[in-house]
Amino acid sequence: MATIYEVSALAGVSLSSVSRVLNDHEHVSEKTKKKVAAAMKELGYRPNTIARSLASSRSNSVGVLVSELHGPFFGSMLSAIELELRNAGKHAIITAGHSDEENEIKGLEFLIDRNCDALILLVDAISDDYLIKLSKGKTPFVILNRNISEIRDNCFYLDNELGGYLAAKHLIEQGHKEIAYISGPLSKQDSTERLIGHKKALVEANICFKENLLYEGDYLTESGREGINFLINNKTTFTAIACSNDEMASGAMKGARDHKLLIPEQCSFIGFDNAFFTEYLYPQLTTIHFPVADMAIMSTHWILKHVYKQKELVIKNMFLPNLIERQSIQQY
Amino acid sequence: MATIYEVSALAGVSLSSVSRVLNDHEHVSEKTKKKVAAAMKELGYRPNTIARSLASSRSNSVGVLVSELHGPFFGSMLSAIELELRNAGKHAIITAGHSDEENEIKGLEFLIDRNCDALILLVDAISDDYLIKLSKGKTPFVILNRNISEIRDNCFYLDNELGGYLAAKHLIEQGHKEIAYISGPLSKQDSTERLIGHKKALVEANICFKENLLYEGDYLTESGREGINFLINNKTTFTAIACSNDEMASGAMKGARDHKLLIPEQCSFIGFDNAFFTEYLYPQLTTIHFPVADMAIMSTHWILKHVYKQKELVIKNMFLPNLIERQSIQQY
DNA sequence: CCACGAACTGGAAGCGCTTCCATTCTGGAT
DNA sequence: ATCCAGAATGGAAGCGCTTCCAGTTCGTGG
Repeated sequence: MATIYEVSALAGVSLSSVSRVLNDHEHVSEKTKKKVAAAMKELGYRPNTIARSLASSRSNSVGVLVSELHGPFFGSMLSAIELELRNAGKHAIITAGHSDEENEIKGLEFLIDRNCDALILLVDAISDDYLIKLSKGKTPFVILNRNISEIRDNCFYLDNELGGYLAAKHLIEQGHKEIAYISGPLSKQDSTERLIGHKKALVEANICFKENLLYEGDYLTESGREGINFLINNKTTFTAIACSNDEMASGAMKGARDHKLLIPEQCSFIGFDNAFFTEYLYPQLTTIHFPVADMAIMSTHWILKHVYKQKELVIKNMFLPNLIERQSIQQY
Repeated sequence: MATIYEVSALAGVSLSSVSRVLNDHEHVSEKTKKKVAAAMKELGYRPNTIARSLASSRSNSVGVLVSELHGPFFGSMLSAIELELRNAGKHAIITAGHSDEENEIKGLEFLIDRNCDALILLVDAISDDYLIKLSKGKTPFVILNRNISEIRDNCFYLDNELGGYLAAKHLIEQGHKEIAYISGPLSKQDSTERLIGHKKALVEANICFKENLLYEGDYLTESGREGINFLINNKTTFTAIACSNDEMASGAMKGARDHKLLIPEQCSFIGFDNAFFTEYLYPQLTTIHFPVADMAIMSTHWILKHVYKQKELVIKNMFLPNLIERQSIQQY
């Protein structure tokens, strides 16, 4: 691989000049620009990212740390971020934290140690305090799916409570009164907020929330199935199940069918997230749309604005869910 | 951030010694090891990855280039790779090529320029020749989902032809004779191989393959729908549709329903890949299982073995598909 | 025609580490 | 006590680039 040194020799200029044209500095004459460009081309020169990064402590890349690399939610998020950065001439370095504190911290350090100019974090095991402390550090970052008031401006999140509320309200409007709820892990902020919204809608309609209609899952399909089994085995009665994400809803629907329940006649379902596959379930799943991609793009814009100094980017931190009506709900 | 220099000063040893304990070299006394470790701890020292990488041209990380970051296929692949590397104490640097030659090459150079010790490539726009030339270069790599005979040992792939064959054969065994086929882009090796297998099964059963029962899609759900619309609008008759991936199958199923067709009574479906959501479709989709994760893990093993010199890893390059019977096929 | 500030260029230090080489230190054999 | 191979250590160069500073060139106004 050719180095800047060989380029400078071939072009007959100094190292500094080559570096200057490489970095598009001002105060370089057209003549040397041309000479250098020609030399670079002739040698097939490609700058050594690592060396640049070491010398300048910049890297033109932003680190992305997500819980998992699979699943529709993370998938669309990663895609959106990568594309937005790519369009801005920046790179994404992606890694996973697996919702485990040690791994998340390792991931974080990996990215920081790689001189990322900024970070996009979707972490749930790392504590608020740790993140607040991190915000005093050198590497700027944004947080997705989480709202920490001390660093509010760096947080991008959905109004989860509203989402939970909308889902329950819709079921109630369709005449449902006995509504079960399959939740994500209640240790996670989004899960609890969605449940709060759910309860709020019940209260407004004078429906009492029954603890035995609540099942705490883990956001994975299988736990949706476990949830409905739990509900049925406990001999509870319900006409509808609200799920705090689409995976669990699809698992629960499958479980319902195993129990010979007709959907939606005997049991209605509403999901959350509006993952791509909800449209392909049968019946198509009514759900709450989470504008994941929008949120991901917005967080990227924050970085483009604050770190890479792009102008004219308007930032908003909270996103609003909305109801997507399909065919998984029976009307009474 | 503390540097190796400060550590050496505090420990009262030389830079070289610190470096040696950092890299676990032989010929370091227990005493200095202890002193250095203590100093590192006291200073909260974290080695600067970039500097190490520049000085040693190694990075303990492998670059992963995939077509897209979303979708069940890539999702499970990335997850499997990342986990396997993590367990080996290595890192993954992930980026996307978007099935576009220019982007793929940029992605490739990005990873190489970051001093990745090796690469895992899932690319479809880059030519065989380019890859063969690349294999003469300094950075070792493996290729997924593609079989290039000149660099056969670096390729990991499914026996796609067998997969296509198994799918068609199963349909035929269930009594189907008029079988439509919704294919992926025929510019891609996997698509064409699957189609070849499909045709082979037809030939074996003395069924003539009809060109007007073939639709070339793009592996995305929407094109499955377009496929069935095309077939129906052309007034072709068929009792089953074989699809070359699950997304298109689910799209086609939805399209079938829009046309008021009963599944599987009036139209049977078989997919390919066995993506997680096929189990949650209704009726559950019969499909061909592609052991993506196994393949991803195996490719990672190749790297662990050849680049990081781990012993006792057995490598195989070709993976076999198998039939997953569910409920989307009518028996005659 | 000279002076002077701005534009341009080159030299050299240094980013934090690895690694080669030379030097010093061991301890076991004599 | 002496010798010597091998272990342990330190010094210094260098990975490829950026960036500061100083020096040179240029164009313009007086």
